[in-house]
Amino acid sequence: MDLEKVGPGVWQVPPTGGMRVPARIYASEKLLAAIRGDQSLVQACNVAHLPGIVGASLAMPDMHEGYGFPIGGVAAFDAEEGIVSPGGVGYDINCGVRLMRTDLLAAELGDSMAKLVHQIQRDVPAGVGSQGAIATLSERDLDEVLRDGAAWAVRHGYGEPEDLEHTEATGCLPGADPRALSRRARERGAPQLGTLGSGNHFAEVQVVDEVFDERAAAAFGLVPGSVTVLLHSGSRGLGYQVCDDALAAMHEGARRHRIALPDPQLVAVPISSPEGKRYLAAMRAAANFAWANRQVMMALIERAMLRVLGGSRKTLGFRLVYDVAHNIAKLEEHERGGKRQRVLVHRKGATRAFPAGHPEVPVAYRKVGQPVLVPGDMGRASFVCVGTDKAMAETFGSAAHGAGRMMSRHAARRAGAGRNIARELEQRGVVVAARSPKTLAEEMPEAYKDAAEVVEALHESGIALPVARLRPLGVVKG
DNA sequence: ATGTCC
Repeated sequence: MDLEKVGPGVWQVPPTGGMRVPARIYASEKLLAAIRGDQSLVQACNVAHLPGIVGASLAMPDMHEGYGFPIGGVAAFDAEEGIVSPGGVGYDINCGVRLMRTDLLAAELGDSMAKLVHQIQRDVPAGVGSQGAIATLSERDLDEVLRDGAAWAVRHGYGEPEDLEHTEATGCLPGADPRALSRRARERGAPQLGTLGSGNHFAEVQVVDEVFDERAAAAFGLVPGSVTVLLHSGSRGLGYQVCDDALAAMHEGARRHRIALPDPQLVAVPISSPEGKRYLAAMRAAANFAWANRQVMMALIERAMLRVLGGSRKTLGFRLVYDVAHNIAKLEEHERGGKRQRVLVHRKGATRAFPAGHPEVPVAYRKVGQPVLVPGDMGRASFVCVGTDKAMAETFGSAAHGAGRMMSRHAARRAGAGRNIARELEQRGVVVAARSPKTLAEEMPEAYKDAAEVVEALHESGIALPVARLRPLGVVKG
């Protein structure tokens, strides 16, 4: 692949063949070496073929192979002329992370970490098919969750109204239509609100290990030595079903609209087509379900912490720092060549990273910028970064979403055979509670790149800047 | 990611 360096930490494949724009990769040389051997670079070039793509087909330092579009991919399509593609969002619609801070010091936890992890495991159902965190939603409540997102959870006693201000899009995408969902998607979602799921999803108790940007860390409420909780989950079976339904429905639409697809997994239709409108209405509803899901789990985790550690809500100081979507398509306005342009930004395994001063950044963070949450693996650190003007100018206000896989799930399972991953992690000072040893092997640290390298690559290119490092103490997995 | 093959 013809890859030329176009800036610090930025690489480009010039358009060839049917590519309408270049593919641009944000990565260090070391991380570029890690993606050789998978199809993600070819996939980034494939995305550049799609009608209405604006600027470039972008990929973040944690990129790896995904369904059609690379994970770690960002692609913006003109709101009038462009397409929408379920593969550009991913199967887990609004998979995302939510970071909570506390007034608790890790040094004060003593030997209660194991108890805390097991209490969270009891209160937040985890694993494939997990359900029953709260009562199965009635048809009417499900409609309200799909329409109102995190606000539904707050209305029903899960968290506080100010949590919404600290959630991307205030935890609700407008234009969601519950009627755009299949019966099957609804049935899968109704019993699953407040559940973690499986795979790379987790609830992790951490300590603020080091602060790199004191001003931003102070604004985010992150104090060195204090306890944080990071939650990673999505829209569960409901979002999966929305994606599956849309992929099946779009193949015929793509043919009818004569959209040339270098890979059938890129199936896409015009944003304004009936199939496009229906997917967007359903995708937004699934995104709202995911925000309600994380909002409910946050409240369940706070209750678990109070139960194990005692004290009051006031002394615990458990508050939402921020919640970002990792898999989503959003209509946004961006400046290009001095002109404002409305685009549908697909972020698949990528986070929004808006700069200081942007009206969508919460008032409390407006002077420093949007928190960008970069989860690491179970054994190594996660990072909090902050969005920049450079991201706004170059990547439609986007940055990396995590460490990025290094091994396939299958390869990781093979590498973990006969090993006790939980014990290995305990020897590194991390208490792990996992439902399935298979998932634990798939998720072991060596299956991932080091998030520190991803953050260093973000720093080098300047699309997000490091604020704090969070070290894992206890993890609940599916 | 996913009632991991309706």
